Amino acid sequence: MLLMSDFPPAPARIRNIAELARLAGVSTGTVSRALADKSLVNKDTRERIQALARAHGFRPNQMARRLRVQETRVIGVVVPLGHEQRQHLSDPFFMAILGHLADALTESGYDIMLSRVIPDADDWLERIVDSGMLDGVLLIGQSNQFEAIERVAQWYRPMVVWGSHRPGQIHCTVGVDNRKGGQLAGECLIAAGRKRLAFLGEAIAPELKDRYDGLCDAAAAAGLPVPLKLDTHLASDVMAEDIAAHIERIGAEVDGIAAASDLIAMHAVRALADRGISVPHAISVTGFDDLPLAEQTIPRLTTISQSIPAGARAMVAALFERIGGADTPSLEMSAQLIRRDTA
Amino acid sequence: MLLMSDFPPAPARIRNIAELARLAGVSTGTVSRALADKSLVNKDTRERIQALARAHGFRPNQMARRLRVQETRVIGVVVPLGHEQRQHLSDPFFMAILGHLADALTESGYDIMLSRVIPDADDWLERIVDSGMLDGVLLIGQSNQFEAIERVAQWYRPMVVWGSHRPGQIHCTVGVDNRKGGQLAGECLIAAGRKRLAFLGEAIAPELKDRYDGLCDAAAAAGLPVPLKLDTHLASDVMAEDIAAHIERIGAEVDGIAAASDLIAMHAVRALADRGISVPHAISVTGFDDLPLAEQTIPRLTTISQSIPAGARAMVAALFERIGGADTPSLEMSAQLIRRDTA
DNA sequence: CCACATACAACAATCGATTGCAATGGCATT
DNA sequence: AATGCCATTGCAATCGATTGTTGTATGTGG
Repeated sequence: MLLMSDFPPAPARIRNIAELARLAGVSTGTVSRALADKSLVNKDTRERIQALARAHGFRPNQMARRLRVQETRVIGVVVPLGHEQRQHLSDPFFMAILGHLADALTESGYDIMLSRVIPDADDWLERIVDSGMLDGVLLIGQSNQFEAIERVAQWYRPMVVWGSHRPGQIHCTVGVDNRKGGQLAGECLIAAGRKRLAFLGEAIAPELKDRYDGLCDAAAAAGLPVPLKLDTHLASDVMAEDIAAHIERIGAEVDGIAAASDLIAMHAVRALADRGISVPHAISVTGFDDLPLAEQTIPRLTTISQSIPAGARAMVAALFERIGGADTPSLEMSAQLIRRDTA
Repeated sequence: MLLMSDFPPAPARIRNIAELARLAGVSTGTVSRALADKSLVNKDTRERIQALARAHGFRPNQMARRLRVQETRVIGVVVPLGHEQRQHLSDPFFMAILGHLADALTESGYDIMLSRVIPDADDWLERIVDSGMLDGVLLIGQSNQFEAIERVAQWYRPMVVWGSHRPGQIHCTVGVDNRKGGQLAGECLIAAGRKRLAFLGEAIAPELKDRYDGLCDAAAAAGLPVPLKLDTHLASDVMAEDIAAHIERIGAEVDGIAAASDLIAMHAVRALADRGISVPHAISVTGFDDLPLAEQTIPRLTTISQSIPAGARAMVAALFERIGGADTPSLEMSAQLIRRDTA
């Protein structure tokens, strides 16, 4: 059995460069430069100090350093949950994009500060941006906070938002052409012979509203009536019930469902299966996002691809340019239909 | 169209309390106390200063405050990926637990610093813990870094790890009884009449090894041969291929698969379906984790519950006690079989 | 032997807050 | 009028680094 006493007693812990400086018989300035490996200090002294630091397991306090150099190398990744208090971070879309953001940011030597915000006070974004802790901010989704984001974007540059771009907006977004995506989903359903369409999701966030509008475009072009709009909560625990209730209620009224996300689509397929309704034979379903999971379900999900890895990379690239002072324009990626088994 | 010029010009931005102090005609100390709403300063002055701050959109620099008070209110959530360079954060299990951790920490007023670490240097954890930026650290998974974690735990208290507890270990873990979980999975497969078992996953991390050992326990108790061990990468993109290759190869050699995670199980079911092998008729499959998704797949996944929400809460609770100076013991939650459709 | 460049390290200001202690002024008490 | 108390506010040290400026040997060239 391994006991603490089996280890050599660690040398007295050193708390700051001043102590290390005393130990090394030099000034704090020299220590600071030595640890930063600056050629300004003599090679021998430098190595002596570095060895001393290593021996005592000393590492300079980042808080102090960052305060001094006015650069934190921390990026805030913020999820505004304005429209849905109970939704939380485990949403797979958010997680997927966060994963890729984390990869890109980590590679560039940045840390990530994660905030899940339920915008209660209206200055929630100002508080984050102004905290002095962040070099930049990535917002995942606009939620219903378009105004707040615009307000901050007027004076705060290093911010990039995942979401829709409205004409004339100030803040920089990266996202997919949601309207076109919705339209592709609609066209896919219509091509499968479906005539009574419905949109399953919540159309409060601008991204989701665009998807619904796109679906309406497709329906109109095919001379079909305006698709039904079925709202669901986005919190995963209530979502299942919401969807089940919708499915129960609509019965034969609907034969094609465009879901607002892959997650919703999966729930819908599940709820339909529970009632003995076969997808895609009786009803066609499309998702949105093209999560890795969409390919692994049974039946595999027909969906609209958001190209999450590319989107994440684009967000990070734009953010870095903005941190550098540039004024990057918004980027709208084209939506793509991924035809699989559910439609 | 909305233009920047449509907004009233913001009053000159105030960068620190000194400027605000000059504006208010008081000292910085008074401003600091006023903004902290301390009764020590006169109610009128206090409100005057607060109003002034609001008018100029001033918020004190958190970096400076935290340096001074030596408390950051930031918790590091760290995912060590020692055994699998290419795995990344989008793994649904990480994400699920991260979501719940985020909920719990946010509620307590803490921010989250997310680090995805590929332990290259052997002092990766010391660097994190010593950065001076964190009040505490939560590690998600032990990966193959048991030694490194033990080493740091000798002198660093506020750290809680999701994973297995080995007798005599110093660091505080929260996790399920992985061995018992593996055993439950095995028993479930055996009860379904399966005799040729296999473990699908990578048994390098201690958690996964325990699950395999548990499966072996069950097999031994039933007089069956030692289950096959099929390694897969844990990065989602290569995992699918790995699993498909395994399925292809084992053929009729195996009739019961205990997967190391729900994600792996889903891939396995998918790969079996692709080859016309029906689950659970021809082969039984069990998962591990009981992710929310496990209930939404078709067929629904039989799995071992990790109770992620409870685990996340327990980690946060233990961490807070440790920040307070206590020396919380490890917690091992009991595993539970969730019987659904795949076994 | 003096002037001067070079190399190195110390000094001290700075980042932007917080907070213990001292100082001020007004008011009541004796 | 002198004293003490209370409510405020100011002063200055502090958190732990970084970095421009200054100072001091040492070595080189004339």
